[in-house]
Amino acid sequence: MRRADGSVPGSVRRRLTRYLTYAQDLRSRGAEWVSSRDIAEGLGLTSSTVRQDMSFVDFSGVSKKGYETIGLEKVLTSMLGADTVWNCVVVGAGNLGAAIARHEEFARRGFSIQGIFDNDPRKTGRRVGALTVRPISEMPPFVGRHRTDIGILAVPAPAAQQVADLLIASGIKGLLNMALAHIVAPRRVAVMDSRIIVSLMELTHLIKYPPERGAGGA
Amino acid sequence: MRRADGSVPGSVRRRLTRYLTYAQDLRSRGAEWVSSRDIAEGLGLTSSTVRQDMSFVDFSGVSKKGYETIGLEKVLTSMLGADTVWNCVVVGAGNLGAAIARHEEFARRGFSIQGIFDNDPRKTGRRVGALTVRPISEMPPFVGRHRTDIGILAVPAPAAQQVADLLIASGIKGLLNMALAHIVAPRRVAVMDSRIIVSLMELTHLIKYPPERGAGGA
DNA sequence: TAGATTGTTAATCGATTAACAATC
DNA sequence: TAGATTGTTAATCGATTAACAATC
Repeated sequence: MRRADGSVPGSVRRRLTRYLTYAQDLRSRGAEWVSSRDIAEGLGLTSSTVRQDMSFVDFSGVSKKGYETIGLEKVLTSMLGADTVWNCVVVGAGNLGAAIARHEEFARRGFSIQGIFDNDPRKTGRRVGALTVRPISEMPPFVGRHRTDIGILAVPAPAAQQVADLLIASGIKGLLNMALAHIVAPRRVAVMDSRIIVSLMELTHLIKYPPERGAGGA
Repeated sequence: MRRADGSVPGSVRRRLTRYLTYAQDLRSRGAEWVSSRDIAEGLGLTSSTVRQDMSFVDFSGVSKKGYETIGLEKVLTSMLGADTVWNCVVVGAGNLGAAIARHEEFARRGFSIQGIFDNDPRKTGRRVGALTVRPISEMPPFVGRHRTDIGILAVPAPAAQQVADLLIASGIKGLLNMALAHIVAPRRVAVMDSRIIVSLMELTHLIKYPPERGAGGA
């Protein structure tokens, strides 16, 4: 059931990104068509879920053939905003922040890292890839001037909310939170958590207590 | 409703990690007690959800006071395996893999990075933090010898399944998948996805189509 | 045509929230 | 005691799966 405003339930959103990478992969390997059953088997879902999810997407399959991979890739790319360049800044020039700033994959995927900021005077002035680490005090005007869309929080947990507030006040549209802290933001600012340590803790729990066959896993 | 085998629904597992970091944070700031209402407000949940989740945890609150932060931290630490050292290897010595191998936070949290592997001859032999990058061919005996629990996949997507198969055959217990690929593994091997690019894509979708007030967000 | 696959409706299942007796 | 908070049961809500008519 497609919604008028294009929003989708969170459960569906999480799968749309997987459908996109799957479609890209298929197309790069020359497949022209893919059925809901193929997708389901490839990603560990049921074909019902796939078809139900597709009802949120403005794209129709063809009976007996399935979905055309080119079209599927195109519509999901647009829906997820992967056809746009998103201006990003990284806050925190530690191991993780620096790795993101240096990683070419982000630019390739449309996430342009415009600047990297840190308050540690031993880090400011250093070069990280093509960028120079600047003090956080320079961040608010920078974000305003460069029309930055996304702030990537790679700072220690105790600093995270403070930095988030600064980014929000500077007009950021979304935050990727890599810090081990819960970020509070007004509703107009999207927040997405992405934390390797948390994933590792979930993984160790999963190793210690494997889910009964069937029950909702990863 | 606590289960006999200690397993919990995935939805609850994801929140347990948050309760743990919240309890650690509270305790480090000197709080002795916390109520389900406090936790709910701190993490953006309802107190009902918190109490329901706590019924999966072998720990009781005290009426009129709430939960003792020390005890809560202790039981969640044990439940999530955060009181154990987990032996890890990183496969892929690119930006992300190297950042993980260098990051002290992992060791501090009980994730001991024992080795880092890569097939690129320009990378093997290089030092990354305290480790030396070894060729992937050395990985299987290494994993056997060091009783490695967890493999962290930081390789390009096309190589991910192949590397995963190698780790699985070597007796790994869990995989943290940072590659843009779906990993197929036998049921005895736990797999957890953790991908920054995917989180960014979900974030841009969230920016483009903000959920209606209420509906399931992050 | 026969068969495969979509799109959608209905049924099931699970997760969240509300409500409230029990407790300290 | 009165009031606050837990633990749990019941109600609601949402997500997944099953089923099947429509289609090519």
